[in-house]
Order: sequence, then C-alpha cells, then structure tokens
Amino acid sequence: MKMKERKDSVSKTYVNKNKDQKEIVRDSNQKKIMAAAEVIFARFGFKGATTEKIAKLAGIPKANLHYYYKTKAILYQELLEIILNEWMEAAEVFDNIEEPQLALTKYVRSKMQYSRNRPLASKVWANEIIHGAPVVGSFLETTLKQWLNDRVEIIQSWIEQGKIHSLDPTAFIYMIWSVTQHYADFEQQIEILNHGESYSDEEYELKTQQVVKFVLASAGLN
Amino acid sequence: MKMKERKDSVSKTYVNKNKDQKEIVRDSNQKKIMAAAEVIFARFGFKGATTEKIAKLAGIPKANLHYYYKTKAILYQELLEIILNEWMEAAEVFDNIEEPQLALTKYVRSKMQYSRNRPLASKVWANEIIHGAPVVGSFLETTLKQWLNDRVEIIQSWIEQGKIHSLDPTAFIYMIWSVTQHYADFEQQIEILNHGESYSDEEYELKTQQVVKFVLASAGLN
DNA sequence: GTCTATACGTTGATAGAC
DNA sequence: GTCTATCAACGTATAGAC
Repeated sequence: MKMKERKDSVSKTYVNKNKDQKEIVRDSNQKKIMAAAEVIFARFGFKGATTEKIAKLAGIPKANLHYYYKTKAILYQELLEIILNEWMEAAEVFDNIEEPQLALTKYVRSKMQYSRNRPLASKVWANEIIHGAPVVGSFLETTLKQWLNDRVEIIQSWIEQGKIHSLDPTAFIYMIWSVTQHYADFEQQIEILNHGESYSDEEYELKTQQVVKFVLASAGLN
Repeated sequence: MKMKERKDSVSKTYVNKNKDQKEIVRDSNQKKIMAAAEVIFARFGFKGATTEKIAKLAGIPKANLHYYYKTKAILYQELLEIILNEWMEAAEVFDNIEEPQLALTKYVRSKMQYSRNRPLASKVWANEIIHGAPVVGSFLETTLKQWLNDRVEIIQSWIEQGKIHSLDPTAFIYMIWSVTQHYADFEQQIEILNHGESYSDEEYELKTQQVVKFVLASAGLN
C-alpha cells in the first residue's frame, strides 16, 4: 500500500522514473517466476513441472505466468540459458593461472561452491543432460566442446612440462565435473546418508578440501 | 496361430506344461514391457514417460500393459527394484578382499562395467535421486545407509593399518560413485564431446583404467 | 499488467467384446 | 490373455473483463 502510494506520487513528477518502475515490476515478477521455475523443474523435471505449480510458488496467477513467458518450453529454455551462463562463469577461474596446483584448486573450489549455492540449477542441468540434452545439445556441440578442447590443451602442456602426471585430460576433467556436481545433484541422497541432515558450512568446507585433495592426487600433485 | 493351436493341443495332454507355457508368455511380455519402460523412463523421466510410448516400444497395446502393471507408478517401482538389485550386486565385489588396491580396482571396474552395460538403468536411478528419491528414499535410509557404514568401517581400518592415506571415507566413496556413474548418466554429453561418437570397447577400457588410477591415487596407492 | 473462466489436447486407466 | 473404444482427469494456453 505504502509502496503503491509512493510509486504513484513519483509517477506524477517523473515520467521516466515511472517507466523504470514498470520495468522494475516486470523484472521483479520475472525473477520470482524464474526462481520458482528452478525449484519446480529441479524437483519434477520438465514434463512433471506444471505452470500452475510454478505460478503458485511464485505467488502469481497462472495466466500471469503465461503473460511473461508464452509457453512452458520458453520458460525452461530461458532458465537453462541463465544456468549455462553461471556454469561458464564458474569455469573461468581455470584460465590464466599457470601453475596447475593453483588452477585446479581454484577450479574445484569454484565448482564446489556452485554446487553449494545453486544445487537446484545444477539439478535442472543434470536432468536436461540425462534426458539426452534436447534443448542444450547444440550448446554442448559448440561452446562446451570448444571450452573442453582448450582446457585439454592446457592440461596437455602441463604434462609435457612435467608439472603433472601423465593422464587422459578429458577423463580428468570429467572426474572434476562429476565429483563436484555430485554434491548438488545427489544432495538428497547425501543428506539421507548423513543422519538426515544437510552439511553445515564447516562440514562442507571439509568435503571441499577433501575433493581438492583427490583431484590434486589424481594429477600427481601432493 | 500355429502357436495357439500347439498350446491348445498341449493343454489337452499336459495341464502343467500348459501352465508353464502361459507363464512363459507372461514372463516374455513382462520382460518386453520392462525393457521398454527402462528406455522411456530414462529418456523422459517418470512424468514424461507415457504408458502409450512404453507399450508401443514393447510392441503391445496400451491396455495390455495395464493388464500386466495396473498403474504406471507400479511399473516404475518394479523397474527401480530391479535396478536396485543390480546396484547391490555390483557393490558386492567390494567385500571379502583384504587388500585395498585389489578391492578398489575390482569395485571401480564393476561400477564402470555397469555404466557401460546398463546406462539406461543408471539414468533412471539418477533421475529418481535428483528429483528427491520419492520412491527409493526409504531404501536409501536403510539398506544403502547400512552398506555405506560398513564400507566406511573397512576403509577406516585400511587407514588405521596404514594401507592407504588418511582420508574421509564417505567422500571417497562418493567420488567413486560419481566418477563411474558419470559415464552412464552423462553419456550423451560425453558422446557429443567425443566427435559425436560413443566410445569403442577399447576406448572405454582405457577410460576405465584411467578412472581406476584416479581412485587409487586419491587413496595414496600408486 | 492482472486475473477468472474456459477451450482444447493429452494421458492414465477401464469396460467389455473376443 | 488380447485389444478396441471410451472416458474422466489433468494441464497448457488463451479470451476477454477489469
């Protein structure tokens, strides 16, 4: 109520500000929808998620959701795009670090942090891949393939310089991906096996350190 | 037609034999349905799978599927039970081997073979866990928890005997699970990143050897 | 931009003849 | 045990008033 009054009074004075306000409302609603979509898609998959569930969780009528996102498929695609961008950001730390020990440590920590902070996003992504990557398949073929090839070259150069053990760089990267993403994707299983409790920040930090050690040991860095 | 005639003629002479024949038909149909269910559930998830798709792939009418499995949920549960039993079988090789190097090598190889032979089953399982283990949750709490606890004790004893490095046994087991299952669950991604081709038997054997090395190195066994 | 009511397609499940 | 026809329930998406 108070907010609305303030908005109206502002709109009378500054037309541009009012326009901004509308955009702010739009952004706010889209963010609420996207946050809800992430929860529902993670829990039920694409087909199992219903626009009604998403709308209810977002606190808006279903028709309103369809006003912002014409179809469920479009909503899903936009969510995957957001997740993809986050994935790529987390991967950037691998670059521009010459020493393998530091580069690997930072990368693994970055991936573990992502699993900690965005488990739902990780699950949506995993679900998409498990079901054959119907939406993100083309991205895998282009962007991810390029990213992998570049990283394989870096690792190969480390091996040639004798900085790490001889190993299969692709298998090595898959190990890093799988071990770190496991903490997000299999979250419920981990929680059940941990006396029904999720890890505290301290426990998770210890797990992270352990995973870093596994990765470094696999490369012969101790 | 011929089959039917033969069955009838047999039934007149050997009642028991006829019963066997019927059971054979039943078993055969159930196997066809279950095989199709695995494909469809793996590709589309529980909600995305339709009984019509499953029946069509199995080569029977939808109503017939419902004759054998009253509901889609029951079909899904029975499939998970089969997968669970396979999972437990693959895990048995961990036991009764005193030397960590051999026990770990055999276990990792067993898991990698399972990912190779039964990628669809692995995906159905992963999908179930990612979505919060609504069906197998109780199993995780009891059987899997017990299995994990026992294995943690074995690994702990290895550490105390100085046979392997000091490490977090649970995190170590999670690493083995995640790395090996990755080759099944993220099969499509791996294929796309491998010039669009799935691994040959020879390539997969090399990847298996690499994964074994990673696991052994993580435990300080080189 | 918001929301109620509803049209339309899909799907799980069954009835009932064979 | 097999199969065609059918239906009730659900879910996506939209029309149209506000």
